[in-house]
Amino acid sequence: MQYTIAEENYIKSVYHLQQQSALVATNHLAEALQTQPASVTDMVKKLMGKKLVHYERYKGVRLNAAGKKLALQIIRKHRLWEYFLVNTLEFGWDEVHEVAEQLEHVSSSKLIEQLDRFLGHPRFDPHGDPIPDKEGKLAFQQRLPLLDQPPRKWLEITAVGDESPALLEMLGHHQIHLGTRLRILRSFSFDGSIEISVADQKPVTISYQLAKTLLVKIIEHD
Amino acid sequence: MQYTIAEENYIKSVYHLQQQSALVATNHLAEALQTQPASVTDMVKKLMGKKLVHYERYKGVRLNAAGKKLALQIIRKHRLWEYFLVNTLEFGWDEVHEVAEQLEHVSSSKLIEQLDRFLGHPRFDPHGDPIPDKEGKLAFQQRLPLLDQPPRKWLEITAVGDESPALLEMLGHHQIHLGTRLRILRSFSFDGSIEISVADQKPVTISYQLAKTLLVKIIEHD
DNA sequence: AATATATTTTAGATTTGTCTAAATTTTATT
DNA sequence: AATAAAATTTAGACAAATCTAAAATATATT
Repeated sequence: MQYTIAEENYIKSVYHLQQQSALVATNHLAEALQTQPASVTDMVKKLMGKKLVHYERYKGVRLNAAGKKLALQIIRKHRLWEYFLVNTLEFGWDEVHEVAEQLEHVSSSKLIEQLDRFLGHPRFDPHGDPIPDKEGKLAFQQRLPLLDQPPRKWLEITAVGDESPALLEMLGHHQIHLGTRLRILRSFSFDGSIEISVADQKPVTISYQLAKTLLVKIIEHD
Repeated sequence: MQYTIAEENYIKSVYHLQQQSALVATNHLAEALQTQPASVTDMVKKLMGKKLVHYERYKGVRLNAAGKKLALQIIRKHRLWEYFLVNTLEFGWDEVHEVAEQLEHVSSSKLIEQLDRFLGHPRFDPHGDPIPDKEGKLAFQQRLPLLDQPPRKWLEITAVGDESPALLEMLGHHQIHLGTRLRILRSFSFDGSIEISVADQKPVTISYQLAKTLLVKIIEHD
């Protein structure tokens, strides 16, 4: 079956909100979709009619198996397009979201499979979020807050918590990207800033606000 | 201003139909858009309200300057995406139209300018149709029916008249593509077939039905 | 020129996705 | 437990884009 753009956006939002709570409240969906609660109720009934969600009046919504599958397909498209925009068309990561929002609704399985192939089957998008594969499977990778890590351990940036142009500029300045390897040298209690060594270069100090946005994995040394 | 997908499709259709007659009839538009004449009347009034077309009851529609500009922008997007699908994602030309129909409505000027740049500013799409540049200008190229050409003259394929998979297969078999150079050797009155020599190789005979779809330019010899 | 035929428009209805305001149900507070 | 507050749903309306059937206009034919 073919779904409308509105339906796809609802399904995607339910999926994302379910990461926080198994049952998604009408008001949460309304806020996420920038719409009124009454509109959500209407649409959720429609989605139930199309057998994509479980829903009980006054309780909340959650995706069923079909809904989850659809959500993952849409997210796959969104993230592949983001990867394309950044890596092929040289967009900044802060510029891709809106455009990917539109591209994700183009329906052609050949298009998406050929795009995936052209891009070399990437497993993570430019923000470090996993790209579901054709079957909807998500690659796993640690995403630990950098600030929770002890000094001296080798770490690798796996994701960033927001996608503002300001953050992008800041990270560029420090030569920090997804995949960058670094170690915490020490932290300063005065302002929460930390000193790190990026790729074994000379140490730099980054602010608490910046450090807070970074997620890392621990590299097992070999 | 931002236009709906329906509005964009109407504008594009008016543009194409205007190639045949300066004033486009309601019924023609209805047929092109696979909709009812009554719906066309409604939408045309809306487009007049948005100052994209001239329209007089019972007479017909035509684009004004703003409408033509919009049409060329949409066609630019459509043809750039077709080029991308064929040349980057390895689609056959018979497979691209539907997908490009969807992609052409994605609105992001950065997207389209970066795509154009990535593709190397192509001037013709996979069917030989010119891709409007950023300002809406169309490159010119002869498109003379192959069958109208005299024997012996050097010719180059500039476009094909339809985009069926069957035609694509046939052309592939004869190693004929856009840009292929050939000469007519002789024609047979029995079935209208013609003998040609492709890129100065050994002669082949192609059917009237096939020859009829091919458009060429005359190569000035140097 | 009068009439028949084809084309186009108008009028009124339908579907999708949305809205506001009022009613209902759930949750929190006294 | 009763009541207040918050969340959710229902009811009724609206805009966009479409439809059908009927009316109006233009074109073609006798």
